[in-house]
Amino acid sequence: MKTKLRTRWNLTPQEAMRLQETLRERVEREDRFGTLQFVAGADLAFDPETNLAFAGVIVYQFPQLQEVERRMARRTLRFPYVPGLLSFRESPVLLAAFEKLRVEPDLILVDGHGIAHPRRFGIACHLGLLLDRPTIGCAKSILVGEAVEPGVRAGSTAPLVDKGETVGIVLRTRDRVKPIYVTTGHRVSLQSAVRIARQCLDGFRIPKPTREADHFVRDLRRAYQERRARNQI
DNA sequence: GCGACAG
DNA sequence: ATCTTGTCGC
Repeated sequence: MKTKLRTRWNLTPQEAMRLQETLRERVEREDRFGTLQFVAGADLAFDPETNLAFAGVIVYQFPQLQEVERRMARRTLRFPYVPGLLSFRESPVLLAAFEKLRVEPDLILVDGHGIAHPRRFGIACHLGLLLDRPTIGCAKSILVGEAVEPGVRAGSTAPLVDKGETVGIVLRTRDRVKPIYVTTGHRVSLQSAVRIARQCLDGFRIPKPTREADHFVRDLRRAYQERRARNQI
């Protein structure tokens, strides 16, 4: 698939923050997608020694969750990790992986937040705009807001509230296990985001698309570190 | 100023 | 994110 919105990435944190303030207005929080046939999950892993990052994206047939394609890309991270500016660190590599896809996903699950962000523009929102695709943010911890504790049973939900606004849903994906945080990225309502995230569960805490993408890039990183340790790279 | 802080 | 093995529990 192709990146629809081209922007420069060599920005300073200050410039990045300003860009977020501008792009946030283009985010669509209501449903705007048809039948979901292909759903993708994306994640990234990197080697702290070299700052080389591996991005992975896996496309699944929905709702069967059968894999149909996976692609990867590697690149040196140029932007530092700054809470609230994660997208400027990870998006370049992730986009490179997405651009290798032959199958166009109808919706993308992103490892990180959507509107549950200080400027309501997390990486899920940003990637949604860049790829012009519906996206959902699936984070493992909170960036902003206060989470109401959901019931201890799998499937329980509770709101994630920030400054009086419900910006996400806390979802207990397994009995008594730490919940995940589901948020609107782009063109997906919070209600639909939770429904879809649930449909992407297969018995584990993390939804399959994101979890498998995580395993994918983790293996790529390990293989790289192995070769490097053996002085062959 | 202090504490919090996705991955 | 990454550093890290086994181990207790469902």
